[in-house]
Order: sequence, then C-alpha cells, then structure tokens
Amino acid sequence: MPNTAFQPAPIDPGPGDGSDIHFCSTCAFGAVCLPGGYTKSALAELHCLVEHTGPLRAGAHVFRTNDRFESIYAVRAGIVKTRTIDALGREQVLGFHLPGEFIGLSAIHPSRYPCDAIALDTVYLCRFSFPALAVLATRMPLVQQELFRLISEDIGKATQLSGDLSAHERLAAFLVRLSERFAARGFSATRFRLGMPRSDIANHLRLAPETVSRVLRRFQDDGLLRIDEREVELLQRERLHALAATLSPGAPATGFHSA
Amino acid sequence: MPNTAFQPAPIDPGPGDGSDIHFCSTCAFGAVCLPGGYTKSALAELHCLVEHTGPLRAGAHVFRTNDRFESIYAVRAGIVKTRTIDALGREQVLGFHLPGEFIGLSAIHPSRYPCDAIALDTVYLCRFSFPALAVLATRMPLVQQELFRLISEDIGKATQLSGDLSAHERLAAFLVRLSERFAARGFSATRFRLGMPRSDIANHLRLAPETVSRVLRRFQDDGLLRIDEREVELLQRERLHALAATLSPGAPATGFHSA
DNA sequence: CGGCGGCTTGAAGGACGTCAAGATTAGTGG
DNA sequence: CCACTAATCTTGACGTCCTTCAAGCCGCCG
Repeated sequence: MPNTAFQPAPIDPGPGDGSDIHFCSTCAFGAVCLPGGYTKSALAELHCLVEHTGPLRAGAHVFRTNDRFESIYAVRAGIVKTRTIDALGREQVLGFHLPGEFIGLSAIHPSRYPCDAIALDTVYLCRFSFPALAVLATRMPLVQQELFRLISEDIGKATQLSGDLSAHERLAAFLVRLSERFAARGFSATRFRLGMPRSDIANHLRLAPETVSRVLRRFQDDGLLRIDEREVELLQRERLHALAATLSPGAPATGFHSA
Repeated sequence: MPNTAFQPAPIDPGPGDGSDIHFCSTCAFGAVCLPGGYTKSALAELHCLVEHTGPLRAGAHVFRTNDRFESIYAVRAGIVKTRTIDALGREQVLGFHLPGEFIGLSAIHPSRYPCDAIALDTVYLCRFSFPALAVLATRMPLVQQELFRLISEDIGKATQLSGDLSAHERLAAFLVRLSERFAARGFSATRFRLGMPRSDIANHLRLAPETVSRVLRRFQDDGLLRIDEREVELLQRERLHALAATLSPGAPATGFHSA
C-alpha cells in the first residue's frame, strides 16, 4: 500500500499552479471547472477571481470572528478548524475542513464571519471573492447551482452533529464521516491522519479529552481500528458504521474503495 | 397586554390572500417583495411561482425523507417540526419552524429531502418551486442574494445547537432563541406559546423529557419565567441569556422590545 | 538533560437517564 | 352533563455514563 494515505494532500502547491487551469482537480468547484460545458473564456473569468494564498503556519488565522465577510475559501492542503469563543471564554470547535472543502459559507448572511478559522498545520487556500462570484453566478447558471449546492451541503454537515448520543456513537460517527470525506477527495478511506489534537476532537464532540482517549483505546482493544499517535487505520468500518447509528445520508457500509 | 401573543400567527390565511400582493409581510421573502426596487411585473413573476397550501392538520407531513426535492416552503401559520429516523428507529428532532421561516433548504444538494417535515398544529404554507426560483434568480440579483442569505442563515441555525453543554444552558438557549425568533416576526418576545410537546423539545436538545420538566420547574422556582401548560412568559430574559452562554450572534440582552 | 505539551490511565463525584407511579388535561362517547 | 380513556406532564428514587481531578508517560525541542 502506498503511503500517500499519510500525506495531507496529493497536490503539490508549488509555484506552477497559479496559472495552471487544472489546479482544482481536488477542489469542490471541480464540478464547474472541469466537466462543465463552459468555454475557456468563461473559465478564465472564474479563475480570475481566485487568489491562491498560503502557506499559513499552524495556528495562523484564515479569518477571525466579526471580520467583514468578503471571500469564501477552499482548502488546497492542510486542515483548518473553525471555532467560536462563547461569552464565558470557552472554545467551541465547530468543525474541521479537509482539502477540497470550503469555509466561510455561513458568513453570507450576517456578512461577518461568525467564527475563527485556524490552520492546524501548514495550509494552502484558494480565495474566492464572494461578491464577484455572485455576479458571475447571475450569468453562469452552473456556477449558481454549484454555489447553492455547496451552501446547502454545509447545512447538512452542521446538522449531522446533532444526533449521536453516547460517546462511542459520537466518536464512531466522527471517524466514519472523516473516512468518507477523505475518500471523496481521493484519499484512502481506511488509513489517514487525524490532523488535530485529541482536545479539539473532544471539544467538537462535546466530550472530555480523557473520554476520547478511553473510547479510542476501547475501539482498538475491540479490533475496530488501529491508532498510533495520530495515524489511524480503520479495520472494521462496517462495525464502526453500525455503532454510528445516526448516519443516514452517508455512503453505505459496503462498496467503499480502500485506496 | 393584548392576547395576540398567544395566537400562532397574526395573519389570517383566509381566501383573500391568494391574490393579495401584501400577503408576505411576515414572510422571509418580504425583503425582496416589499422594499425591493422591483417593478410590479417582476413581483408578479415571483408570486407566480408561489402556491398557497393548507390547512394541514397536526401530524400531517409537509414532505417525507427521500421525497424528490422540488420546492422550498415558507411557514405562514402554525409550527412545523423537522426530524429524521436513524438506523435504530430512533427519532431525531432537528428543529422547529415558526411562521415566516423556511423549510427544505438543506435538500438542495442531494436533491432529496433529508428529513421529514411534520405539522405540529394547523399549518398553512407557501410553496416555492425551487428550479423556477433558481431561474428567476439569474435574472433578479436581489432574489439570488435573498436565496443565498436564507440558506446561509440556515447553516448558522444548525450550528448553534452544537454549543451548550449542560441541560440548563441548552434549555435557556432554546427559550431565548425562540423568543428572538418570535420577536423577529413581530410577536411578543416575552410571552409565547410552545407549539410542541415536552418530548419533542427534549429530543431536540438531546435530553430526557423528565429533565426538561425538572429544569423548567427549576427556572420557574428561580423566578426566571412563568410556565403554565405550554404558555411561557419570560420574566428575566437577561438572566436566561446569561445562562445560555453560547449565544453570540443573537441579539444582546439589552434593547429588546417587549411587545 | 530537562522542561513542556499532548496523551493515557486511574479513582471519585456529579449530572443526567431510566424506571416507575401519580397528576392533570383533552378527547370521546354514553 | 358526566364517565372513561389516552396522552402529556410531573415527581421521586436509583443507577450509570461521563466529567473532573490527579498522576504518570512519552516524544519533541531548546
């Protein structure tokens, strides 16, 4: 098995991709850029409003709470976490964003970012000016459709978290979803790297870090997975999926490709 | 104090509003229809794709999980609950939708409804064909902008639930948000009717019905509110707001209008 | 080497769920 | 009008899962 599974991204965000029209093969806008029936000039328009940013070092902010909303970002490489700080100063981890996924969509309405977006490791991004994108969307129905799809998808993701009662269910669901998201971008569905500390996972799932530790150990003792440091190998994805009973819209347990 | 606070909706969904251009004064699309600079003919186009439906009796489905997505709905009167049934047959209440709010937005992406929408009492709706709406949006930027806003708003709402750790915090947050949503549609922010049984509230907040009962009683004993049956009066909204520490995007504790 | 952050492991306490019974109300039919 | 049933809500006692507190382990980097 090739060890590409342990790399954060398959693309090399080198200096050459700024003008390369194929840079977004893993990007969520690929559906528009690549197979879409648009002419070169139309694609050029879309690419015009894309700005490549990065590298951002671990801990750097992509945007901050209450920053004026101007752009949405696609992650090209690395992992980004979104979080808020509540009135009592407690951190609330809202989610993690893998390569190919978008951040900032929830800021359209209040026109200010409702959360912080922070790089968890070295991160490269595509920055899309949203006003420009909206104007383009009025002329290119496929872009509009893609935008609607992206935003709507985000609602679904946010909703998923609400299910899952016990710590086992929550953690199983988290791992299975992560696996599906890696697979959707061409990574291995069975071996991947958790890009975040246990404390962030725990916070996101509303658990204590100790509980995450204990449940992961339990999963390993039961032969469901193998975990070393942050490297994970899912050994029995079906049983994990069965534990995460609240997963309806996800892929079925059968028929996944194991890289 | 007038008892309008205890009515489900201020509008009378009688036979006259089908052709009345002002029927959507409480509707979320009001921003487009009413103050928008559109001509009568443009508004007529928008109203063309609206279909009034109802009344639906308590327990009736607006749509069902896996129904083909074709429309989004605005609630005109009554309360609608959305829910899913997980793999083990357990119900998961995703949310409640008050008059003026939209349902079905999260179905854009998979093009099937990801949940059931069920009337909790007598419900009247506006039905918008989404494909027609999308076409219209390419010609009317304000409509597009409004659609983006609506969908994005939904993400925010879904995200809010993720915070709130303790039962007290969750219930306080639920009540304060409900209050804000009523106020946003012109109802009283301090006196309103819970349109749903305790069991649905409990399920939605991931609590046992007994816990909801106990916490509400505790709130009442502490003088935070008065609750009789499903009629609620918030006596100390600021203290409730303080308990619900995770409310950042909501209105501040000061300056609310008490109907 | 020594400090430091992240992770693990153990023991004790608390918050919430579960189980069970009773209270209040609404709905229904006699 | 009243009795009967069913549904919803409340209240209490008990058990359990998870958190909290505390200590120890490991890899990393100065």
